[in-house]
Amino acid sequence: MPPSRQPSQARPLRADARRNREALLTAAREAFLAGDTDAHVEEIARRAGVAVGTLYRHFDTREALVAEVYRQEVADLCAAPARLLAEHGPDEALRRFLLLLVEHAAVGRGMGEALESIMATDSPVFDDARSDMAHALDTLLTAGTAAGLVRPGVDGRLLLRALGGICGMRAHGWQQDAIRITELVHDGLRHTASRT
Amino acid sequence: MPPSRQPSQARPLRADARRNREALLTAAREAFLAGDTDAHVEEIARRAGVAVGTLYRHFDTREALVAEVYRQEVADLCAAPARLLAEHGPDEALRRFLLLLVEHAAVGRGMGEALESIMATDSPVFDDARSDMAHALDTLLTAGTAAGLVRPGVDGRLLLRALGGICGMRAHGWQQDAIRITELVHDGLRHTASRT
DNA sequence: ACATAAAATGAACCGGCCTCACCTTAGGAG
DNA sequence: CTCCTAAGGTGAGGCCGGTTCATTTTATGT
Repeated sequence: MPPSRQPSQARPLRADARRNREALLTAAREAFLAGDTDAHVEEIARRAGVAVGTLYRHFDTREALVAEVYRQEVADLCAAPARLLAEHGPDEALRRFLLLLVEHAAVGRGMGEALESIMATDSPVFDDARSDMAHALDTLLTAGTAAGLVRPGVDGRLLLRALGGICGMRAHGWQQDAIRITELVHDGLRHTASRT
Repeated sequence: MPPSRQPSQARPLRADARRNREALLTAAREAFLAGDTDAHVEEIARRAGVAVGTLYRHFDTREALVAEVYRQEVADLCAAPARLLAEHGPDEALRRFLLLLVEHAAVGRGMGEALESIMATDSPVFDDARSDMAHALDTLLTAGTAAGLVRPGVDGRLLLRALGGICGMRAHGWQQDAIRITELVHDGLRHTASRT
C-alpha cells in the first residue's frame, strides 16, 4: 500500500518531495485563479516543473489535488468568524461573514467550479472542510441566537447548504446577485417565523 | 451544414427518425431517474435500441441531450404557477411552488446532477429554460408584491439563483434540508427589510 | 418497382486521466 | 568522502469516454 496521502506525521517528507508537493499546489491554485478551471493534469505538472507521475505520487487523483487546494482556502476562511465577532456585534459579524464568503468564492472566479466539483463527491477529505465551515458558521449563529437576533433551529450545516448555490454561479453579473441573495438569507434568519 | 437541431419546423422528421429521437429522450430520462446520472452515451443508445451515431444525429453532444430532457421537465414545472394562483392566495401559492420545486428536483435524485451540469454551460438552449422558469416565478412574485406580502425588488431570475443550490444536493437527508431552506428564503422574501 | 435523400450504423479516432516498470537522487552509515 | 538504498521522479502507454464519418440501410414520393 502506498503510504496514506494524509501526511499523518509518519515520516517527514524528503526535501525535494516537499518542494515538489508545494510547487504542485501553487501551480494548481494559480491555474484556478487564472480562470483555467479545468486545467489538465499535464498542464499543472508542467507549471510545477515536474512530470505527471510526480503529481500522482502526491495526490491520489486530480480531484484530490483540487480538494487540497480548496481545503486550504477554507481554512483561511474559517479563521474569519472569531475575528469578526471580536470587532462587531453578532448580527453584523454574520452579515460580514456571508459577504466575505461571496468575495472568497469570487477569487479569480475559478474557485467556484472547483468547489462545485468537490461538492459533488462525498469523499471524507471533504467532510472535514464542510464541517469546519459549518462549525465556523455555528460560532456566528450561536452568538446571534444568544442575542435574540437570529431564529433558533438553524445551524451552520443548514446555512452552508443554503449558500452552496452561490458558489457555482458563473453567469454574467453573478456577484451582484450573490450579494443580494445573502441579504435575503440573512433577513430570513432574523425573521422570527410563526411557522410551526 | 447539418440541419439545425432545433426542429425549426423546416421539414417534418421521417417517421423512424422521430421514433428514435423519442426513444433516446426516454432512455436518457429513465437512466437519470434511475440514478445513473452519468450514463455513458453507449449505454443510453443501447437502451434506446440504436447506435451511438444515431444519438449524434439528433443531438449535437451528450450535453445537448441532457439539456433537452431537462428542458421538458422545466416546461412541466412552468405550468404550475398559474394553477397554484388560481387555487390559493399569492403567498401560499409561492410557498407551494417552492416546495414543488424541491419535490421536482427530487425525482429519482438524478435530475439534480443533470441540472447542475446544465447550469454550468451557458448555451442559449438553456437560457430559454432559465428564463421560462424565471418568468414563472415572476408571476408568483408579482402577485405577492401586489398583495403587499413580498418585498419589492426581487425578481424571478434572482430567486431562481437563490434556489439553484438545492438542486445540486446529494448528501444524506438533503430533502429535509432543502425544504427548510425554501422556508428560509420564503421568510426572507416577506421580511420588509430596512436595508438601503 | 425505382430513385434518392434521409437516417442509421459502428469501427476508428482523439483527448483526458491515470499506471507502472524503470531511472535518479537525497541523505544517513561507515 | 563514498557507498547504499529506499524515497522519489519519470513519461510512454493503457484505458475509457465522447465524438466523427465513410458506408450501408430504409422511408417515402413518383
